[in-house]
Amino acid sequence: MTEQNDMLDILLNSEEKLTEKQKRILEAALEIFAEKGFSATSTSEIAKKAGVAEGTIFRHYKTKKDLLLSIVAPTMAKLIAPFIIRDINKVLNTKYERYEDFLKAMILNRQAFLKENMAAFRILIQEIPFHPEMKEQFKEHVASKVYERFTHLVEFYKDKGQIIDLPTEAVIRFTASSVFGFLLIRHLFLPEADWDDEKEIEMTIRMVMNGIRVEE
Amino acid sequence: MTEQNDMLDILLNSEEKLTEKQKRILEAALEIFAEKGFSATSTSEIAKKAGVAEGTIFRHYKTKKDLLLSIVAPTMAKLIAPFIIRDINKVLNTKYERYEDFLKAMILNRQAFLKENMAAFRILIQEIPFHPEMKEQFKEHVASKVYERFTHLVEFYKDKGQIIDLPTEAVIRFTASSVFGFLLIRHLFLPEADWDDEKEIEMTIRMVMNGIRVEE
Amino acid sequence: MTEQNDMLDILLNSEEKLTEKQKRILEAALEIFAEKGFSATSTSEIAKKAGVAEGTIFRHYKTKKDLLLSIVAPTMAKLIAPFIIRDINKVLNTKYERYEDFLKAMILNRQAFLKENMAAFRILIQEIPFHPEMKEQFKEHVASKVYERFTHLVEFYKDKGQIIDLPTEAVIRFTASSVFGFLLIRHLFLPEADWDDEKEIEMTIRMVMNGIRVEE
Amino acid sequence: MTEQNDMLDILLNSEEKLTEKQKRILEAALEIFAEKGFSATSTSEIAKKAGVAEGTIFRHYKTKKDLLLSIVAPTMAKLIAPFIIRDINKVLNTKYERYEDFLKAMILNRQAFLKENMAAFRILIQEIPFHPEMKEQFKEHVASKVYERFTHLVEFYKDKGQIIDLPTEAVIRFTASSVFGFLLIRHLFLPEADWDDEKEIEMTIRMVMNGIRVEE
DNA sequence: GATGAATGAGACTTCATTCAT
DNA sequence: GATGAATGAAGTCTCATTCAT
Repeated sequence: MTEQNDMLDILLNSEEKLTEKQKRILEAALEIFAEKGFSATSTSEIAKKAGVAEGTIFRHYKTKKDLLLSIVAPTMAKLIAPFIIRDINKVLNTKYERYEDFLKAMILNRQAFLKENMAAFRILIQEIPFHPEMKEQFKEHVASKVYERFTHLVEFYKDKGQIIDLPTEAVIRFTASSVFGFLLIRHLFLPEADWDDEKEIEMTIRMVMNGIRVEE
Repeated sequence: MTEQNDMLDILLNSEEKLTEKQKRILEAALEIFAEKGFSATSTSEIAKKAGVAEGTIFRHYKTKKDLLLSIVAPTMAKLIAPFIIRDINKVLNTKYERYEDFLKAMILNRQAFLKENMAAFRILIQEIPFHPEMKEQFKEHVASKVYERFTHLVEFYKDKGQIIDLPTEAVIRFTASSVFGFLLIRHLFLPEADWDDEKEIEMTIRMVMNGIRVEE
Repeated sequence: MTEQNDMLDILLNSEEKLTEKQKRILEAALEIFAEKGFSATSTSEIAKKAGVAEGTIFRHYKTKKDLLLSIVAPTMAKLIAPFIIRDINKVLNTKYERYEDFLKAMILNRQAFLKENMAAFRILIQEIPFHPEMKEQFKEHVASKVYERFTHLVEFYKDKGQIIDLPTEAVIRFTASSVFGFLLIRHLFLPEADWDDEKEIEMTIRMVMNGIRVEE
Repeated sequence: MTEQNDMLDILLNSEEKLTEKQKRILEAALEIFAEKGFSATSTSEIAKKAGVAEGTIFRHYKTKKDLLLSIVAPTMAKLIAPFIIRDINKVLNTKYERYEDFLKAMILNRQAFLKENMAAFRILIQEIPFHPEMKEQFKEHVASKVYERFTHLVEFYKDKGQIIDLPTEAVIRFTASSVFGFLLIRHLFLPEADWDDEKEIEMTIRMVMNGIRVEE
């Protein structure tokens, strides 16, 4: 519960009580980090884009890395927010009659998130490999949490006879790959293509469900 | 054909005529780039790890970026090598009776590649977003080439009545997501877990095939 | 007389009319300057230790150097206070029958001073070499004043036949070295050793007097 | 013996194998540190005075503090060199018939040293209070070594009936204060005065010896 | 071919000081 | 009177690259 509160704290406290200049710094950093990467971005560049003195950055963020974390931590928190929050009233765990209904709801929800937070999300996945503490935090607070939740879900639908009797991990991996594959191609690699989201999502879900439906 | 020859040139010429020191430099760079990222790596660090003088690096590679490219370009080439080479004798296009046989062969082949070239592959996907020419090259020489090939393949098996009648792109995306999803989780995210590759690959293919088999 | 009044002014006005915060700032500065040196101390550090805002320091002291002077100037004044004050009623010049009685009184008096003002004294001697105006002030108001007084004294006791007929400067230097030598070792270098002040002072005076007593 | 070798190593290795530029850097640093103090000196100032690029300083000295140490450590070593070296052939411990002969030899020797190394010596005593490791090294390698040697000497001359029966520490302190007092005033505080060294030293020794000669 | 000293631009960060609140 | 956000100059240090040896 404490860990979840950590994340919730971050969620609720971020983006509040921020000076005007602080917001401008965050925004500028977000944009340039996403474009050039953390290491290749200089604080003077950020300052210029934010329209503040370079010293101002360091009044609010002790180090450049601090600035990175203040972008990445809330993003991690938001990334798993729906999973945590729903945990609170466990009933909703199984709100959906069918696995595919759950899938669709989740895709739509996370797609909305990605649309709004693409830059921060890119920074997150770009930088995680190079910062062991971030990696650790991600594993501990994000991945494991989401994985655990999916395990419950998949087993719930297995019991209902909706899902094939393959190892839960394999089912999750398969589902997640298909969903993330779609989302990343859609929003990260080819965002400017002309997408019919409704249809694409439907097809994706259909193939996934075919893939894991109980075979006769 | 010229482009393919470009790639083939790279393939055949790389790792030849390299002095002992040059090899040590490449190896050191490969390791540190993968660990810390290109921008966060200093040439002096590379020199130290390679056991050469700082100046020696610049005798062989005009700039630090050049060094990166001399790692990344051959990796791109090798990445698509099987697709290019097989193009040469077009007959083999359809060497495999069933789509799943093709899938299995491809997974095994690319898995072998990844095992041997993990570090270079990581560098490639980490740095592509930050270097427009690399991105361009990747799209032009790698992605489009592979995509084109897959298009032929999927349509070939569609004609044989093995694959569902959904848009080819969707089928490719779905297949690729599932395959890459497995490979990345297996080799990038959880390489030290205890994997039964044989079984995992079989399950992955089974779900993919279920997902796209012609429904009755 | 004016110069002396300057010093007296400083003496009497210091530590008065100081707000609570001002006192805390002085105290904090005193402590950190003594520990790390003037240049290596930052105003923000002082502010933090004093528990005031950074700006508050500059409300009371125009510059950081001003803050230093407001510590050092009173210390200089107190350092020579006994010499100046006694000047006022010249009779006391020769209050003591014997040179050694004078020496003993002086040692005890200045030792008491040092005990109470060690930090400020350290700052004074550490910073004097780097601030020409301070050096000037010290020479003019402190050193020359004390030297002049000692000259009178030594010559007085010479006339009484108590002191050897060597150049007065040499006698003063010798006396002062022995006395300061003791005081500095006692309070600056080895303050935590277990000292029998009574006995040490007696021995010091005995050796000094042997050194300069009229030889038979 | 090891510690002495440490110091000897420093002695013998310093000032050798130094680049032309490195020498200029050391010289410039020496001068400015002595004039303004370590903390108040900027590396850019040193670079300018030395006529090198600022980066060049950091090729030879990892940090600014390193540069300080490379000045201070050899100075400490040279400061006690005569005491260490003489230790090697212990016979010479008592080369001099009378304590005053020893004193005179020592004063002349150390005066020559001070004349040549005034700047470095000033830096040493100015910075020691602010750098715990330097303080530690000074206590361990310099002070204790010299003190130990003086103890032997004073007791040797006590046994010969030349020195008064007061605690050895007090005798040493008294002697050292008088000698250092003279040397510091002569070379540090009033170097430009017109000194008759021969005579001043003679007087100093005379007073010291009077002070500690066996009383009849 | 190899070295490593030298460079100077620029990186991150600190700092004394100002000023609107 | 007090605050602390803001500043920009300056500080220390790193870096890719060059070049004489």
